[in-house]
Amino acid sequence: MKSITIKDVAQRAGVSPSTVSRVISKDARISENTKKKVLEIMDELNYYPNSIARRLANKKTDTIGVVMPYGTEDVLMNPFFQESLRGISIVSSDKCYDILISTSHKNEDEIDVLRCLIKGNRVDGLILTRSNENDEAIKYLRDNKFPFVLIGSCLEYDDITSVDNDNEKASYELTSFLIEKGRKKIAFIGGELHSVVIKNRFEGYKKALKDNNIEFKNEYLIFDKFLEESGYNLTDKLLNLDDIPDAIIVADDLMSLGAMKKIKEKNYKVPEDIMLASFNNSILAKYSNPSITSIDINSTELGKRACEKLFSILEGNESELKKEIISHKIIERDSTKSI
Amino acid sequence: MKSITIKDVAQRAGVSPSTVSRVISKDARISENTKKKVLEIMDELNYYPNSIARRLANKKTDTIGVVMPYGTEDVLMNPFFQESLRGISIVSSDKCYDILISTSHKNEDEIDVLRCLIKGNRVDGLILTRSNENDEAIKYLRDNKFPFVLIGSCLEYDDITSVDNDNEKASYELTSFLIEKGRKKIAFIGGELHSVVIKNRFEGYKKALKDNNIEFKNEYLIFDKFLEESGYNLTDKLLNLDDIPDAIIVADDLMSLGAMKKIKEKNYKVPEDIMLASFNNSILAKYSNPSITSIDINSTELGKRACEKLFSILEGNESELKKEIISHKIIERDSTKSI
DNA sequence: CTGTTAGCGCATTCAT
DNA sequence: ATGAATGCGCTAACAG
Repeated sequence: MKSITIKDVAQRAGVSPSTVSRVISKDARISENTKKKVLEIMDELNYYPNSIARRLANKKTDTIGVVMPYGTEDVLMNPFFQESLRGISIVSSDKCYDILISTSHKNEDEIDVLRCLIKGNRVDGLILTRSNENDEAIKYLRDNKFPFVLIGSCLEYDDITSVDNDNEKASYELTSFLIEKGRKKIAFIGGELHSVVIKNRFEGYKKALKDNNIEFKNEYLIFDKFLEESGYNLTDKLLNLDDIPDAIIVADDLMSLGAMKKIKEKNYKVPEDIMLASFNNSILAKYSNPSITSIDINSTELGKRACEKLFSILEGNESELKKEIISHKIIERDSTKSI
Repeated sequence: MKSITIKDVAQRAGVSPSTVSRVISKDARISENTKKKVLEIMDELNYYPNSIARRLANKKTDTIGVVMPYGTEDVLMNPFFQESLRGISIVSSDKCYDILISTSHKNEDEIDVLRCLIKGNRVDGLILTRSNENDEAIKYLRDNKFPFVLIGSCLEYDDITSVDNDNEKASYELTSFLIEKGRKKIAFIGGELHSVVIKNRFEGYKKALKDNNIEFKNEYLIFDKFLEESGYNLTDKLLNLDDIPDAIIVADDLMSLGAMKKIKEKNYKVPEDIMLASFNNSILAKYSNPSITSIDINSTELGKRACEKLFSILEGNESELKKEIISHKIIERDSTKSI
């Protein structure tokens, strides 16, 4: 499939390649006549500029990369990532930018993936959809001064552009909410242990307990991946304790479905025996049975704003504030209804 | 950020650029010595080949494009597309290929988007996640002999490589299933009117009615987009009929959630008053209240196989069969439980 | 306003 | 086994 080049168009139109190039890039200083002529030929020949060649010449890819935590495969099951991806997609689509999903290869070093993306000139900028403590990826991107935006927060540096919720506050509110409902044995099921989101949510939980003079019990605290299966398995541990909790806060909706399943299997009732409250307010929480109280963190908005901030950086308008906080809200549902 | 080129490495290693290039592309005929030396320098300089330049020289992008129906934004809300995307991601990640999500710009002609993708040399191949009757996109790709695989079926040509379920059969089974449960007033809520999936599912439904001597009623048949909202609105119409249905088949889980919501609002009971059965068996169907009987179509597998077939084409092994059928299975849940 | 020239970084003949 | 030269298709600096 031999493709038509700018040369073909130029020849056919009786002008030079650069003139055609100028028409393509809408250069002002070009006569209406030749412009019209060139456009005609382009249409006639069904010509379309080769984006690769263009990128090489421009040193610009018109592509933004999205980096997910651990295996994209697992992550794409989680509504939070799906929704933030959607937000990113909406904004980038508007700017006619492509999205490159970093399909991080399982056992590969993540830094390698980033290096490949950056040094390989595959993307103009990146959006990281997660952050860990001492995140090597963040350090790498920062060291290399590569444009990126974080969905989440960075603890180590304060010059990282990021979009996040106030997860500590949200978690504090959610915990207090359960305490007001009369629950005192509140367990916390986290996601990835070293992720900052989880850390924040855990802090809020702990603080709320403390402010209400409730003893924090280590066995009520467990972590694993953001998967339904993890929620299921972790809850099993909780329900095998001598003193089982009367409420569980789960750091993610998908996990809370797993938790719910296990609770039912063990013949406990939600909310009577155990109240369940969760984060992210995905569609899953809404339609689960019973429906699950969840913190709406505006996942799509997180993605949108992250992408908008990335474009600001790419366009050189880095005037905006570095750290942006997206609002959250408790959406109360049946899983925490007092009877 | 000036990047290191193959030249820099060559100079530092005291060899010519072409030698370095050969090392990179693992050319056999190169001495172990120089090879080792070059690799060392590459590591030392933290060199990484520029993928853009590489692509231009190779005329190959190592990227596959995924085309969604109408606005990517809406579609990314639907679990079916999320899951098939996940399948695609799993396979392409394995091959170290990038995935480009065609962020189809709302009002733009879809063919324009494709042309931009193809003539612009942005992707090596495409996966279409939907098919319509007289699908212009399919025609365009076929006419241009561009490598692509369809998730779905094409009615007009039989030389299109595709992966699909036997949707007519699945729908026939599902409808028969409801009839066996004693329901006779079965409505059908479709998705996009002109999509082949919906057409097939509708055919199966109609056939089952006929084989069971049940009259097909036109007012029991309605269509709209694959969105929760659509399911909600369409169900409203059904429930405003003089003779409301006692069962509804919905062509998609997300839509069925909307349907469920409306049914509840109108104070009907599922399954007692109205049975609900759906397609795609996403996590939503499983956790909905009541849980929804749904046809498991193996969405992730559809994506995986589509991607594998695309790679076969790209690698020139087009030996496989053109049309592949993925199995399906009715997953029975509470929404159709006889009392 | 337009043409000429020289890259962008890599791969690939064709020599040696 | 390696180097030199040329081209992938487009852009941009410099002329005119």
